[in-house]
Amino acid sequence: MEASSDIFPRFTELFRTTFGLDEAEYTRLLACFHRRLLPKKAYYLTAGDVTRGKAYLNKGCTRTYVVEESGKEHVLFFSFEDWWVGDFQSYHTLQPGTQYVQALEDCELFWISRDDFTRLAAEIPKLQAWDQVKGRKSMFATLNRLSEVKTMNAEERYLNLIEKHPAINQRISLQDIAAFLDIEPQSLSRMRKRLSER
Amino acid sequence: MEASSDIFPRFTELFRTTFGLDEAEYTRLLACFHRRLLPKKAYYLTAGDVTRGKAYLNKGCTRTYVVEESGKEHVLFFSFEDWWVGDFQSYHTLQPGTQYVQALEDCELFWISRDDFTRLAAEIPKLQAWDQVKGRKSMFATLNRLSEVKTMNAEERYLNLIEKHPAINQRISLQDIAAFLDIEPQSLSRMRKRLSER
DNA sequence: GCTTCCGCTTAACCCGGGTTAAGGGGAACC
DNA sequence: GGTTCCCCTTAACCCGGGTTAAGCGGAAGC
Repeated sequence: MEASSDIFPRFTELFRTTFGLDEAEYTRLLACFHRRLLPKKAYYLTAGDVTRGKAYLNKGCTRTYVVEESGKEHVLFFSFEDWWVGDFQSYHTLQPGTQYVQALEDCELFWISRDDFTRLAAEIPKLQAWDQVKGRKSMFATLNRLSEVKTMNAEERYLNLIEKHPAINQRISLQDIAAFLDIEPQSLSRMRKRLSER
Repeated sequence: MEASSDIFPRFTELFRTTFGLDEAEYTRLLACFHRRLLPKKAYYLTAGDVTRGKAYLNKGCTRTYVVEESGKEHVLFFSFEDWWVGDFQSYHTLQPGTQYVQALEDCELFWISRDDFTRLAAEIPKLQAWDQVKGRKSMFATLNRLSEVKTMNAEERYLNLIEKHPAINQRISLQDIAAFLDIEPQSLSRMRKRLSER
């Protein structure tokens, strides 16, 4: 990929400003990234895939979900602009993953292979440090999600979701939000009615 | 702490065999650990504490839980022999944590301060690598717990728990298991009766 | 323009877990 | 040895979400 900070300002800022890569390092990093378009409903990953790289979500949104034996889908989280998507466990173990990552809108990804990233991280210490910080942050987020799922009921989690993402009802369908809350679409519809009547 | 492999064989094996520290490295590491006894019901950590180190659980078991505003306790996980206990987020951010870690039996811990560990890890690359692997493993475990909580109901999670820890009913009280399953003690009692009648 | 499909809503009934309350048995304490 | 406390059990009633089913409206396809 070639440098063009106008098209992906957040991506540039992340590595240049926040993590302080110098111009040469950033150019080398950028050269290893590939632009990849993912049309709505297409899959970035499905269960059984081995994750071969990391992907930065520059535009669009995705849902990451698992499927239980009965066929029911459970959304672990949604991802939006400026997030990284992928199956963390599969990336590190090189084993087939259990997660599906599907585009909910037309998406633009910046993709880098595991091999290229590993090589670059070995050469650029700041990149290594960034990767570790990112890993920790997603650990915090996952632990907080676990607490949330354990301590809140469906209604509290719904109110929490729309508080954090006020525009989510405009971007994500009722059935996907229901799969995130682990309730049936009918129950979410009923809940919305109940809330609007207050 | 002084070397005495008879008293903590798993600890010794972990660092000597599994992570391949040589004798000198292991002795240096061991010298930074402190033996600490935690009687039943005592706290290793409470919410608001800043975690100042890592602790290896050599003997006993603990519960790690969070408390919601209403006062209800939710057990995130139990820890047994050969596990590490602590608040991951607080350890890395140096901010007050949200978790309680309480001994459910008389416990023996091997404790090392964050400063000592950081210094040793900088000097011993294998230790650094070990810490990263451990961080990833707990990430996998947390993600799997999140999937579990989202996809399984209370009965499935109970059956899953006793499958993984067949002796858990002998070590951990009904009310703590109920707090792990996020149901009331009465409901677990009722569930056990229902299961035994099949 | 008609049909088909899909996403959303509404409703009736069921069931699992919460809530409240009461009681029993064992360990600790006096 | 009796009281107290704690942990567990049981039961009755309530409520939220699941299940099943029906209907509606807009978008896509013919």
